[in-house]
Amino acid sequence: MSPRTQPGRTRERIYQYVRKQLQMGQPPTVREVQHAFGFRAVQTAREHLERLVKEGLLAKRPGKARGYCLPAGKQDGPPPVLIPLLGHVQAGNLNAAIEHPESYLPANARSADKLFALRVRGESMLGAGILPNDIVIVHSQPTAENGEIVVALVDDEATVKRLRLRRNRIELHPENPDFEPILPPPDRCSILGKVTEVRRFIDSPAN
Amino acid sequence: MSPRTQPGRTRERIYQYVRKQLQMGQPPTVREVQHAFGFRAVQTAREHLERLVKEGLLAKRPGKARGYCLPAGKQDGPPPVLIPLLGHVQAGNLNAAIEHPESYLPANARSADKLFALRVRGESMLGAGILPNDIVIVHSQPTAENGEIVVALVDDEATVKRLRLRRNRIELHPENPDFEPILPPPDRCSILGKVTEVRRFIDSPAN
DNA sequence: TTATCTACCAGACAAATGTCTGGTATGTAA
DNA sequence: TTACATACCAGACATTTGTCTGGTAGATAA
Repeated sequence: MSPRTQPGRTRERIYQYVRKQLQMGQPPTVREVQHAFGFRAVQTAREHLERLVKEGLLAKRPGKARGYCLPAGKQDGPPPVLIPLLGHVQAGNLNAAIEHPESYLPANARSADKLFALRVRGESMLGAGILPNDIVIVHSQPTAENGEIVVALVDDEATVKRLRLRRNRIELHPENPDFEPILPPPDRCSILGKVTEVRRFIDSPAN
Repeated sequence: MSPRTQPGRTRERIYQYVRKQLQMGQPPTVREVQHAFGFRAVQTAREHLERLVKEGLLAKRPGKARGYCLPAGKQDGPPPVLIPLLGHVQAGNLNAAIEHPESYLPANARSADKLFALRVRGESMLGAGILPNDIVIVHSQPTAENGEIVVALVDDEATVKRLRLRRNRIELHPENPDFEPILPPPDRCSILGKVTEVRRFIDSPAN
């Protein structure tokens, strides 16, 4: 007989394991739970799972392979999607850049279809807490609300700015007093999308 | 014999169906695909799935129930890991907080074992571009280098600050002139880890 | 002491599931 | 015409997977 843990301890860890697997889109079999926790009997794993169902933490489709799931309404959301981090964006080659990204960023989102990521260059958005080399995740859309931070294409150059909607044109405002707003003619500017997330990887310190 | 569709048409719809099921954490069996598309033979569904695998749009674990899945991220790296976002951290309950996370954040990392995430409260790190409600991803370690941004536990309270190492003590410096450095006695302060990433979710604009 | 509960093991069996083999039917190219 | 490719059907079989039955062992309460 294997060593035992205190009541409920292993079951809690099994709950987290199942939850994590479910979020990755890979619901486990009872035997996979068995092996993940080193039990020698399938029934051990099953009993923990059944207790979790009884406690309302898990639900299940009886008799179905990989049938344990989260109760309806307790979804952590869909598994991560991979958002393409684009190297360089110019007018006309957004789709090509999406298909040849520099790398991918995982994110919790329903779909990556309308999402892409860019590196921020320059310090025009310092006041909004967006630093050079930060990565912005962008939801592709041709318009945005007044005040939203957008990625716009101006004269072939992508830029991150705060959108200001005026009566007959748009303005792209920096968040840094050292920079001037951009007031592009409409035929020379298009909105690529709205910034929905900012990410920064922190390396070694400057001291 | 049932009516036929033009080549590739049904397969495209099957691809979208499988993808959607996978994103919901419910990978389908071959027979579920069969029934979803009204085929009378399992093999019809299977052949479409196998063609999708051959085209690289799907991957699969052979012989496993519900084994069709999306290809591993179209990149060479490992699949994303899920980093626990902790709700509240106090001395002594870090492990408990990790086991009851508020949610998970996907990230490209070898392992999530030594990673956790916290929400930033307050404005003491504004100057470093870290705003209130930002999320910091932390690599668990008891020490860090001079100048690194760390999460430390001071008198039961977790705080994000820049570490300054002095001869016989550590200092926790804000990046905002409105705040004073923290000079804790060593027995009342411990380093939980080093900040490796900052994330910010941007909601509706303030106008 | 017995009774009960929890955490584990072992084995067997039924059903779900993946897989294979053999086939029809249609369209296109040689 | 034949050959080939694609989209479908039908049936059988092997394996995976869920489930059940019977058990040990430890802790606690009556």
